[in-house]
Amino acid sequence: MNHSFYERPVVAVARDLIGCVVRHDGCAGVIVECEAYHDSEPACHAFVGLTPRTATLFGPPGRAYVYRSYGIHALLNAVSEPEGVGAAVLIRALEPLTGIEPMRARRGLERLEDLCSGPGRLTQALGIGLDINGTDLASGPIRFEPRPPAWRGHVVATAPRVGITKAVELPWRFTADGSRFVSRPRPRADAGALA
DNA sequence: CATGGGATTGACT
DNA sequence: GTCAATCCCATGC
Repeated sequence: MNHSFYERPVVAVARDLIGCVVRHDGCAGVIVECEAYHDSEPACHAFVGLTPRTATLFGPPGRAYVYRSYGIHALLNAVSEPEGVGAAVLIRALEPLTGIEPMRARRGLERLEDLCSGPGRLTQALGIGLDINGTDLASGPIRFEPRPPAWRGHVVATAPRVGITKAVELPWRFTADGSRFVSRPRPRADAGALA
């Protein structure tokens, strides 16, 4: 996917990222859950404007935005919208595809459903750290790749975002309907599902 | 310079 | 269900 894929409204990018593949350090998984964030709403880091922390968000689309959450976890985002707009898609869960054993080793867990079902979990499983903040998603250490054939036409469900205290009403969380690799809380099966 | 608040997780009651 | 861990950085004095 070239950078024009990301140079669009962030909600559209988020929906279209469901089913795409994230690859890093020999491991890969299919995106089954993500959320959109935009500088026009207060849940987005970029809401406060351009600062050292948010510089990546306001930069060119198609780059990785990685930040530390709660002092412990690294969370992965895909910068979207034209340069100058602060927007990104938070990757919240993957279905493990390849590199399962390295993922298990890094997570210290066996169950497939526990490896990447959460934004902090998937970065740990793939070995993604803060150092790759700002790198290109098409040519850098982390690669975002188009949907495999099996994921074309998959049903996407829509729901409110989780873990935030502001703008909670926006339905900007997207999940692969029916996937058991989606993080909790699991959206209701009929919550805004589209064909 | 001091303070406070997270786009979370895992352990424990 | 509750709760602590832990660190970046925005904000305010």
